[in-house]
Amino acid sequence: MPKQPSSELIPKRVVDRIAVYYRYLQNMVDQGIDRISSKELSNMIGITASQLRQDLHFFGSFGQQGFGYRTEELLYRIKKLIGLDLRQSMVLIGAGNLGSAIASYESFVNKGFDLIGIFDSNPEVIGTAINGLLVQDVRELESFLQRNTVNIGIITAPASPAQGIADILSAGGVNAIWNYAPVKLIVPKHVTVEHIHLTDSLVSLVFQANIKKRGGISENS
Amino acid sequence: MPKQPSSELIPKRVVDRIAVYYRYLQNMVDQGIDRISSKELSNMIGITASQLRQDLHFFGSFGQQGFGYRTEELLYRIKKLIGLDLRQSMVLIGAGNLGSAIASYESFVNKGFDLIGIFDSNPEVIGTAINGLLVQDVRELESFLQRNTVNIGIITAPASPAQGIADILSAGGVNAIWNYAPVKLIVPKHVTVEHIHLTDSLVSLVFQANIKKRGGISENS
DNA sequence: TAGATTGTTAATCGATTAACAATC
DNA sequence: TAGATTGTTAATCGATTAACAATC
Repeated sequence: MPKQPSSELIPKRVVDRIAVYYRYLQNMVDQGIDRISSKELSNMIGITASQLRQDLHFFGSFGQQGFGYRTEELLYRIKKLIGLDLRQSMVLIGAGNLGSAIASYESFVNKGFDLIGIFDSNPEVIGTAINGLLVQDVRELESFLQRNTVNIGIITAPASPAQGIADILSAGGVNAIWNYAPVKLIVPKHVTVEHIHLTDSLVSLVFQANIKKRGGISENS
Repeated sequence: MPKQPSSELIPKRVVDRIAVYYRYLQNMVDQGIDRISSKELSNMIGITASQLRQDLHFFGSFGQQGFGYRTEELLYRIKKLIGLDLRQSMVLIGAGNLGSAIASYESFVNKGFDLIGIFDSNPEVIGTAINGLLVQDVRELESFLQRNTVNIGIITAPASPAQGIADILSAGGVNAIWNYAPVKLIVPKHVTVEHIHLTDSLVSLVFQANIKKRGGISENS
């Protein structure tokens, strides 16, 4: 009995794990593995088979009892579910070191992402090329968004201009923002923001390592 | 009654949130705010006051009934708890675009992190300077670790050499690895790894945006 | 003191795991 | 068919929230 169309709320955790399954499946298909069980795949990832099946169950049924999953089929269906059957066009704002690194990330292309515009406010940077794309004046962003359909906005600008950039992106029809600026962005309800706090992750790493070293917590209040 | 020294297990979530509290408190102290209640701080972060107090409760008591928290004191105590009262020395392996961007990240210094070595395998990159540090041959890493105390290893190399680098780091006494390579690293138990999967986060963003657009899940199995 | 807000326990909620019937 | 593994429900576990006594 196939699962009926639904509009339940999907936990963020589940969404994040689906992205992981997607990556593993892509690797498998690339390696020519054409079949996998929930047990094998979950072992590889480091979760339980129950959790993997439960996660997939949110979206329908993808396998075959007594057999497992056909990697290529599962990959294709997850890809479509995520929305990566359609290419995603992106703009990046903030062509500093991190912005340049992301703009130069070659494998975006084979993963379905197209960077179509880079913007900055620094006159010394505007007009230079990054990975073959000319850096435009950020004041052009608004009109660029009127002329082009953009799915994703990447903010690698500093904290202070980030909210203003998010406003322009939101108004310009971009409903997904990948934010590297250390500010909490306020955006319309229909816009999704994914924050990347690299420093938080480094701080957390230090804390984890110290907890381990101390053998738990040794509170010395 | 002060909490006794303990060695319970701290959930990763709690550890991650402590890093967030730390960032907010730093901002507050910088802004000259010297007092805050759990209600105010949690509102700002977007969590409940209960959760904030519960999280802190894992590590002791930090406030004053009827008053709240003194930001400077709380910041200092969390800093010490995390282990950032001591400076963290780091090496970075993989001086490509992303590695260079991270190596050039100025504010590591005021946050207590010192990058003391950069390594790469590419002869064209070895010998060049990034942010004032010479890029060394990755074959020097092992001996470098014998001569220097290193707290954190940052892997921004490609997937294939990542495990080998992790092995050298682990053997060289580094017990915290910040890994940007899209591989699951196998390390000794005393070593902590924090994986950064930037592409997963981008894929998750696309999925979230599409779920929102579709108004939930519309399964078309 | 009275008011406020913490520290901390208890209740609730949600997520993970276990189990097993369905079925390939 | 028999064996295997999914899909799916039920049980467990853990994390979040609520509540309130302690106390500044």
